[in-house]
Order: sequence, then structure tokens, then C-alpha cells
Amino acid sequence: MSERSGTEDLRRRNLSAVLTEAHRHGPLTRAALVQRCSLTRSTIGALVGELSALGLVYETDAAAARVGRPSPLVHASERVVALAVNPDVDAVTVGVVGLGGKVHRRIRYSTSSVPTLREAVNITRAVVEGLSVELAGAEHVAGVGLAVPGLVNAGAGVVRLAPHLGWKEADVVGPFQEALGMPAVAANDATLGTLAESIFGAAAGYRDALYLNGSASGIGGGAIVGGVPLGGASGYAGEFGHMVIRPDGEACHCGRRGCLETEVNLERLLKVVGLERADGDQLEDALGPGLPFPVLREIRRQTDLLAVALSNLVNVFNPEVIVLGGFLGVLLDADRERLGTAVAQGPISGLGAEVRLERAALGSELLLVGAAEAVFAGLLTEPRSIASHP
Amino acid sequence: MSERSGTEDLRRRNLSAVLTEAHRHGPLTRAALVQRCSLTRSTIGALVGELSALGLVYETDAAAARVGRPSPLVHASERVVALAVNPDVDAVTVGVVGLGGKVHRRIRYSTSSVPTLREAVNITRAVVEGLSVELAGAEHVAGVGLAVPGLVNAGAGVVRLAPHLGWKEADVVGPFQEALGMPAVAANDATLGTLAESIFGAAAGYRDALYLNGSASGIGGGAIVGGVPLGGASGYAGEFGHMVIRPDGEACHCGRRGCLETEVNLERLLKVVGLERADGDQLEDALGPGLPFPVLREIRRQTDLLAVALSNLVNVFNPEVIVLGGFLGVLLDADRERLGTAVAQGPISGLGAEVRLERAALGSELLLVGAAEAVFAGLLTEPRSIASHP
DNA sequence: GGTGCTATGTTTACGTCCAGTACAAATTGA
DNA sequence: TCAATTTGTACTGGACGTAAACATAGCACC
Repeated sequence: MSERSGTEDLRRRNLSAVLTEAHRHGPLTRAALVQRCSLTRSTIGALVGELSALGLVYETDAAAARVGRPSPLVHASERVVALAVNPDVDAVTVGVVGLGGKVHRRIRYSTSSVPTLREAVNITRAVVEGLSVELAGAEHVAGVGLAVPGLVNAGAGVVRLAPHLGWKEADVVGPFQEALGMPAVAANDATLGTLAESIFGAAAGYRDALYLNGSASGIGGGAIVGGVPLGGASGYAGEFGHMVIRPDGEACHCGRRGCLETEVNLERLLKVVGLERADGDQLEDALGPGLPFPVLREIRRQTDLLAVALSNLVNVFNPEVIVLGGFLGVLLDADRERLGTAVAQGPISGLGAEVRLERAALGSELLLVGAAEAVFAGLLTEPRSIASHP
Repeated sequence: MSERSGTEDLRRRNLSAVLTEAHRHGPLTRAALVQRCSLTRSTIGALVGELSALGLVYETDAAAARVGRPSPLVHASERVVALAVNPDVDAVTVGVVGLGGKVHRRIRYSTSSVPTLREAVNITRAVVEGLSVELAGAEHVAGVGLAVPGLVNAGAGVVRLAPHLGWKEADVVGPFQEALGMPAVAANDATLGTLAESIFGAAAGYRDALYLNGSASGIGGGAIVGGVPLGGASGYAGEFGHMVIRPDGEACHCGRRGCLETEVNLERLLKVVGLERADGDQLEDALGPGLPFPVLREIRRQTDLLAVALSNLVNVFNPEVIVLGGFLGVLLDADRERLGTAVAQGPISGLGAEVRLERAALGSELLLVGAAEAVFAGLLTEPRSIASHP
């Protein structure tokens, strides 16, 4: 309802547009910015000048390939960084991500037990202190982004429940903010994964996309709706893992039966191939060609059930693309044909035939990039805000 | 990505904000507009003046109840209207809806058989010609909005499939535009119902809402996500009726088994109460207190299955409110307790406890208001566009 | 029924911002 | 070396909103 106003709001929007283009679509010439932002050369010049003065972008000479005066390349400054933190059951991963989306540094700090919130904060602080030399080279640290495997009220910065970490009704943003002395944001890991894939990954360029990620702890995901991440009233949207697809199936910890993640399940896959646990590549190898029948049967079973859920979601969202990460990506490549045709035929009126199935592209950097993106979001919409936090 | 710019774009935004407030939130004083739009008195004055000159709003003296100079009331002009058309299996309903959302006129033209597209166009033209005297009183007819029960590619104005009408791969916008000589927009009826309920109905004021409507032809719906209607890549989003909730259930015409609309079904309800067909009130009476067991059992069965679907949707969307229309509204009131607790407990981690269940508020005007709203959308975002179509 | 109070409309001066134009600069190709 | 082409830069003009001063209209109190 309430729209801001004033002529300087216009400037904010345009600064934001230019910076966002530079951030998302790599180095661009000024001329390209003129086209993409529908602004004049004069204005782009002024905007780039201001962003440059703010330290958010810098220019380099372009290797001119065409006639005419060469247009300098505008880069989002990778010396403006965000910290990204992903606490998990056996490690806390901390990353330094630059504007432009590049992960400068990635440190996985293994833990002997599941970290408490306080431990996660302390580990992060220790890791960041160890990085202080490196961070001193950065011109500006925009903040910390937390990718938490659980229900996160992104607006309040509170973890409602992170079952595998054992965190519950905990303010996470506060402690991190205090410990690191910089603004913090928190969100669900799959939501941030969606964000990352939609900007730099397999869903880049699509305005309507779904992302589903399968890990040992279950299935989560997110949606991009008209170019905007789906958040929901409190940031809990995207819990695709608890869509019931087999009402008489096994009991799920959520209290219902036959949830997607109880049926389509990494543990079941590992069991049938006889592994205790496996990373992505190991599982991929184990599901290669020439499989014994029981393995094949389980793959087909899970593929078919996944197809039911995906068909439901296509009916609900009418997306252009569905991106599958984690073991769901492995499952996709194990029998692309089967999943493809099932999803093509499942939704109403052949709607599924227009949906692309893609495998996630960002791999291990996914959550760091997503968490950083959540931090950058504020800076991208309000570039001048950097001036107040020197 | 590409944002427009220029100082006059700012004006467009502000004009749009003021007009939208006046349209959605009834007559407002200028002072109220100052607050709602965060603009100064001067600017509001200028904006209201321009909108007034365009014929989009008018002012009346306010009955001042407080000290201070009374602020005039700004009304969205109800003499700016949209035509709304809803073709159905046994009738074509045409409405005249004014800015502000009031339905001035509603004409239901019964047909002896299911209308073809051409017949629907001709009926509409005839009805509109009959209304010509009335429409002459209108200052401006913004266009026609078509609420079609089926899959509609809103962007292209094409009906992909409207099973009950027998329309298929048909350009609907073209013929109506030609026949009436004014711009036309088309969309799925449930999508437009969602829009209407979210602006003037039970979902008004909520930024994240779901709407499900149950009719003789099935279950459709829509979502409001962050204040924006969910469309999907081609406008087909919101087909909640074909979410599979009982894989071993009855075959659905969509090709799958146990879809929501095959299980939760008006026909089954009517059958168990011994009615051939019924409008809302009749059904409501038939499901009143003191029911025989078989009826009770069917109500409970359908309520429980509806709860499964709603729980899934809460997990997916994390909405603030779910609005139920048609026989789903009747079902809600038949056993509010049962549906309420099931939805409160179904979703993950008690997420459902925060969701409100509401019955649709707009009744028979729903689709007309929604279709008109789709027409007004263009005018609301670009108020000056009215000048070019006198 | 006057007088002051208060909230609001109105007018004017001002600053910001972007478009458009003219010119300068830098590269290609002949 | 020169023409063609594309782009950056400097300057002017117009549109817009803000801020402040002024005008206005009803209320409340005496």
C-alpha cells in the first residue's frame, strides 16, 4: 500500500537497478547497462559514478571488439563481501562471498557433536577471527547470512524449530549480530538454496521456478513466483517434504503418514545399495547403469512418488522449471526418462509437458551463495545504505 | 530486471498509489491519503487534482467530526466501469462493475445448451446493447473481463481447455475485443475469485492467502503471495483440485487417481442427502444439524480429505488465511471444529494453528468483481492511460 | 456569538533527478 | 590518415516532490 516517494527515491531505484544488474549478470559494459536499465548514457554515467564512489562497483577498460568508442566494464566489487554461515549436525560451514556471487573462502569446521546455538556462534566468531587478515582486505562486510536447516521466521530472525540441530524457539539473529558486530539475517536453508539457484544456478532467468532439495534430513524447497521468492506469512513456505502422497504410508515425524520425505528418502536408497552413508558422488556411482533388480525397483518407486509430488506442485504453481538438488538430483539422473514422462503426463491437461526438469548447478557453494544473497538483498535495494556503515 | 525511469514514472506510480487506495479502500479523505501514501499534502492535492481531471475520482465535502479544517472525501468514480462476463454451462452472466468495486448491474442470460464461444460473444453483445442506455451514463468503459471456468493463458488471452464449456485452444480475447470494440482480458474463474476475495472479500488485508472454491465442476483456487496474485508461467497456477490425496482413489478425468476434486465432491454430497442438484442455500439447509449417520459420515470423510489437501497447501504456502467458497464453504460450516483442528494439526510443527479458515464473503458477485478487477488492473497502474481512450 | 485552536488545503521557492542535445573521445576499417 | 561508428561527458531544460509559509474551515471553550 504505502509507497515511498520523492525524487531521491527514483535515484535509489536506479542505483539499485544498476547495482543489481552488475551483481547478477557479471561484468557489464556501461552500454549494456544503458539497454538493460532503459536509462540514458548520461544517467548511467552518473549512477555508475556514484556507485563507484560508494565502493560498490569499479570499472575496467574493455577489450573493444566492435567499432566505436569502447565502453568500460562495470564490475560489482568483490571486495564488498558477506559472511555466510551454515550450521549443520556435524559441522559449521563459514564462507566469505563477494558481491557478484563469488565464494572467496569456504571453511568447514567439523564438530564432534551437534552444535548448540552458542557453539555455532563461537565457532563462527573464531573462524571469522582467523579470517581477519583476509577480511581486512575487504572494503566492506555487509553482514552475516545464516542458512539454518529448519523452520526459520526470517522476519523475526528466530528459529522456530530445527529438529536435527535441536534448536527450538531461539533467536539466532541476535547472538550472531552481537558476537560479530554486524547485521545478521537468517532463513531456511532450502529457501536460500532456491534463491541461489534462481540467481546464479539452474533456475537463472526463469521467473517461475521450483527448487527441491533432498538431503539426509529430508526434503525442503522453495519457489520463485513471478521473479520473487515465495516466503509465506512467516517465512515457512516451501515445506514440500511434508506433502502427503501416500496416506497409508509410513508414519512421519510430523505426525502424518506418507509424507513425500518419508517415501522418497536417502536412507532407503542407501539401504538398498548397501551403503551406510554417502556423499553425492558415491551415491551417483552406486546408482550407475547395470543395477540389480531390487535397486532398480526402489529407484522406480521413489521416482514415481516424486513424480506425484512434482505433478501436484506443477498444478499448484505452473512453473517453467523445476530444479532438483541433493539426492533428488541423483534420482533425476538415475532415470530421467521415467521422471520426465511422469511429470509430463501427471499434471492437468498436459501442463507438465512444458516444465523443464533441471539438476541443481551450484553444488557445495549453494547455501553460502544463498545466505550471502540474503545479506546482499538489503544493499542491492538501497545502495546508499553502505555509506552509513563504513 | 529492466526498470523504467524518468521523473514522470514517479508521477505514474504516485497516481497509481492514490487511485488504488481510493478504489480498494472506499472513499478516503485527502488527509488519509497523505498518510497511506506517505506523500505531502501538496503532492496529494496535485495528484487528486489530476485524477479528478481525468475523471477517475471525484471529491465530496466531508462531514467533519474532528477539529480542524475538514478534508474532502475522495471517491473512485463509479462512472468508470468495466464489463464482466462469466460464461457457464447453462448461462452467460454479464455485469457492469464500477471503480470502487460496486456491481451496478448483473444480468444472467440463461441458455438452453452449453454456449459455444461464438454464442457467448453474441449473447454478451446483445446484453451490452440492451445496456447501452445505462452504459451511456458511464463516463468510461475500461474494458471487458472474462472469467472462464477452465485453463486460461491470461497473457495470451487464450483458453487452453474449458472442459465443461467444450472450449479448447480458443482465442477468447480476440472475438470479444472485436465484438465489443474495447480491450478484453481473460483469466481462470477461480483465479479471479481469489483476486476478488483478496481485495474486497474475506482475504482483504492479508498478504498471504489461499482461496479454494468448490462447484459442480470441481475445485479450483488461487493464491495471494506477498500481496501479489499467483499466476504461474502461463496463468494456469492454482489447480488445487488435482492434488492427489488418495492415490488408490477413484479415477479422475485428468488421468490420475484420487485427486482432491474426485474425493471432495459436490455430487457425492448431494447424493448422500438425496438431492439432484442444489444451490448453496439448499445444500446448507440439507447439511444442518441432526443429520442421519450416512450423511454425517460423508461430511466427515470429505472434511478429513479436504484437511489433508489444506495441510499440504499450508506446508507449501504458509498462508495467513484460507478462504473457502462454494460447497467448500458449506463444508466448512458443516463441521468447523473438525476441519479447524485437522488443519491446525496437519501441517508441520503446528504451523496450521496460525492459519485462519474463513468462508468466502462475496457470493454471487465474486466472479464479476474479479473479472472487473482484472480489467481495472491496467488502469490502476497507469491512470493516465484513460486519456488516450476517450 | 466571538476568539483561539487545530487540522488541512494552497501557493511558492527550491532542490533533485533524468532526458535530450551537442560535442569530444576512442576504436575499426579502408 | 580519414570516415564511420559507438560511446562517454558536459550542459540545459523540464517534471516532480518537499518544505515552509500562508490561507481556510470547522470545533471548543468561554
